[in-house]
Amino acid sequence: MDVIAKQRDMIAEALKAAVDRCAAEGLLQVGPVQEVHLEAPRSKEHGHLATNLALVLGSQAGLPPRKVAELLVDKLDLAKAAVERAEIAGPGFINFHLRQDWWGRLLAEIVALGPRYGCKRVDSPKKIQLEFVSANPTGPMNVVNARAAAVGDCLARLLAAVGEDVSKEFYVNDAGSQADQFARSLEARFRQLLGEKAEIPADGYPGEYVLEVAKELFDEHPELAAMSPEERLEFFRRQGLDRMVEWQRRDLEAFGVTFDVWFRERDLHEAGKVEGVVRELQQGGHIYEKDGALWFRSTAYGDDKDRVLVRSDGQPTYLAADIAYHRNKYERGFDRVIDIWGPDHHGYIARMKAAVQALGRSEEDLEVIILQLVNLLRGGQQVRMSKRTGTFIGMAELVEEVGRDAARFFFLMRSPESHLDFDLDLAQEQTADNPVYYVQYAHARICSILRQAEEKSIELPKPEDVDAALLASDHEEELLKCLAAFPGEVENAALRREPHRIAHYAQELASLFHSFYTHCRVIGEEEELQAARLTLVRAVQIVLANALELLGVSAPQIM
RNA sequence: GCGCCUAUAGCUCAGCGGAUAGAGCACCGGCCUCCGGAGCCGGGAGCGCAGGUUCGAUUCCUGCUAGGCGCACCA
Repeated sequence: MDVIAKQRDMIAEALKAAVDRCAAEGLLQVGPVQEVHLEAPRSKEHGHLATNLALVLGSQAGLPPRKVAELLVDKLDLAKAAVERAEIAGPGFINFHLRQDWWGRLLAEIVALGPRYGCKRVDSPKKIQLEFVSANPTGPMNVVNARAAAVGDCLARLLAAVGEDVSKEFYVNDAGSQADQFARSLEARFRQLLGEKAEIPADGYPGEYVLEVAKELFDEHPELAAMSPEERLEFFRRQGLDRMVEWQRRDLEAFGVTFDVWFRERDLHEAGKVEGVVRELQQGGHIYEKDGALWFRSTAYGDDKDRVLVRSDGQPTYLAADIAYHRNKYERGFDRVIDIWGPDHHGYIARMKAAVQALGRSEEDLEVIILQLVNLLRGGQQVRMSKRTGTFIGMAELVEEVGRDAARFFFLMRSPESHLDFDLDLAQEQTADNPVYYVQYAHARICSILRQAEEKSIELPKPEDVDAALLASDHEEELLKCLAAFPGEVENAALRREPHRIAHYAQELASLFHSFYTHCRVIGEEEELQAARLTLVRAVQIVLANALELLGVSAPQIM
C-alpha cells in the first residue's frame, strides 16, 4: 500500500472508532459506519485530506453537521497517523493537515519504488480479456481504429498496473461474405495485372491497396497465373486477407501497440464453433424459426428486437460468429470481457449482452466501451476524407504525419465517449501549446538538472536523509500533493476505464513542475535545501515517466 | 419514429454528490547577469432549459431543446 493510502486508512479507522465511541456514549444515535469517504481537497486551506462524514451522519442523527464534527474530532485518536491537526470547516467537513516531515516518507517511497510507484495489487485479481481495434481486414485502418488502439493499449497498461491479469486481443473478421468480396476484388485486380479486362465487383473493394496486395502476391507466387479462377479465389481468400492482417499488425506496431492474441473468425467456423453455439442456444430454448431463418430471442434479455443467427440461405450471420467468439472467450477462463467498439456498433451492445446472458453468464461479465468519432482538423477546418480523391487519412498516415507520441497522447486526452477533435497542426507543433511536448519537456528538463548535478559531482542524497520540511513553498507543496495523488489517479482511471485521466494528470504535474522550476533553483542552493529539491525533482521525474509509460508515450532525456 | 453519445469561458475540453467550477488556445500586459524561454507570472468571461432525489446537484433521475452517430436475413 502506498504511503498516502496508509494515511487514508489510518484516518478512516480513527474516524470509525470515534463514531463508535460517540455512539457508545449516547452522544450520537447512529449505527457503525461502513465506509468513510476521504478526499484530497482542491484548496490547500482545506488540508491534505478531508471527510464529509459529519455531513452524512448529521441527517442520520438529526444533529447539525458541525455539531457532529465537533463530537467526532473530540473523540478522535490520531496518534498513529501523521496528522498535524484536524479542523472543522464549512458546512461540517473535517480537514486533516499532514505533518510537513511526512512528505519525506512519500519521496523516499517514490524513489525506492521507481517504475512501480503508482502500481498496486487489487485484492482479487481478475482475468480480463480486452478486445480492441478488430478492424476489418478488407481495408486500411481508419482514425477511429487508431483511437481504439491508443485507448485499448493504455487501458491494458492501467489494468495491469492495478494488478489485473489482462490479455489484449484483436479479432480478425476473415470469414463470411466480406472475405468472399475481398477475394473477388483481388481476383479482378489480378486479372488487370495480367492485362485482362476485369471489373471490380459492385459490392467489392475498389481501393488501390487491393492492387498492391495483388501485386505482392503475384510477385511471390508466379504460379497464380496458371491456376484456375476457383483455385485462385480460394488462395486469395486466405492469403489476401492474411496479407492485410500483416499490414495492420505492422501499422499497429509502428504505433506502439501489440496484441497478445490475434483471433481468427475463420477458425471458429472451421472448428464448427458457430453451429455449436447456435445449437447450444437452441437447447437452451433461446432460438425459434421464422421465415426460414433461425432467430435468437434477444428480447428476453432486453434487446429491442430478436436477431437472426442463421439466414434463410443457411449462412450464419456475423452475430452468430461473434456469439461463438464470446463463448470462446469465457471458455478460455476470462472472468471479465471488455470490448472496445466504434460508435457504429452501439446498437450491438444490447444483443451481445443478451447473448452473454443466454449463455449463462451475468450481464456484467461483458463490458462494452463505445468510442466516439474522431474529427481531423487542419488549418482549423475539418479534413474531408474521400477514398476516391485520395484524401483518406488512416491510422498509418496519421502516425506518420504527427508521430507516435503525439498521436497517442492526443487520442488519450479526451474521455472515450466524447467526440474528439484532432488538430493535426497542433500535434506537430514543437511548442508549449502542444501538450505532449509540454509534458515531455518537463521530463527532459529534470534530466538536464540531474545531468548538471552529476557534472558538478553533486552526490544524489539518500531520500531518507533529506529534510522534507524545507520544501515549504507553495510550488513545492503543490508538487508533493500531486505526486501523492498519483496512485489514486491510476486506480481511478483503471476502475472507471478512463485513460484520459492519466493524460490530464501528466499535464498537471508537468505544469506544477515548470512553475516550480522558474521560481525555485535546485543546483546551487544551500546544501540541505539542494538535497531536498534534488530528491523532489527525482520523484517528479519518476512519476512523469510512469505516467507517460502508462500512456505509451516516450519520456525523452533530451529534446 | 427508435436507440446511443454530447451540451461547462469566444474556441477545444477537464471536473470521484461537496467548500470560491478548472486547464489550454485566442486576446491584453509583464518576466532571461542564474539549473533548457519548447518556460513562467498577471488580466476578463461559463454549467442549454424545466422539474425531481439529496443536508448539499455541473455531477444522479425524468421531460424538453440542439448537435453528432446509428437503426440489415451487412460485417
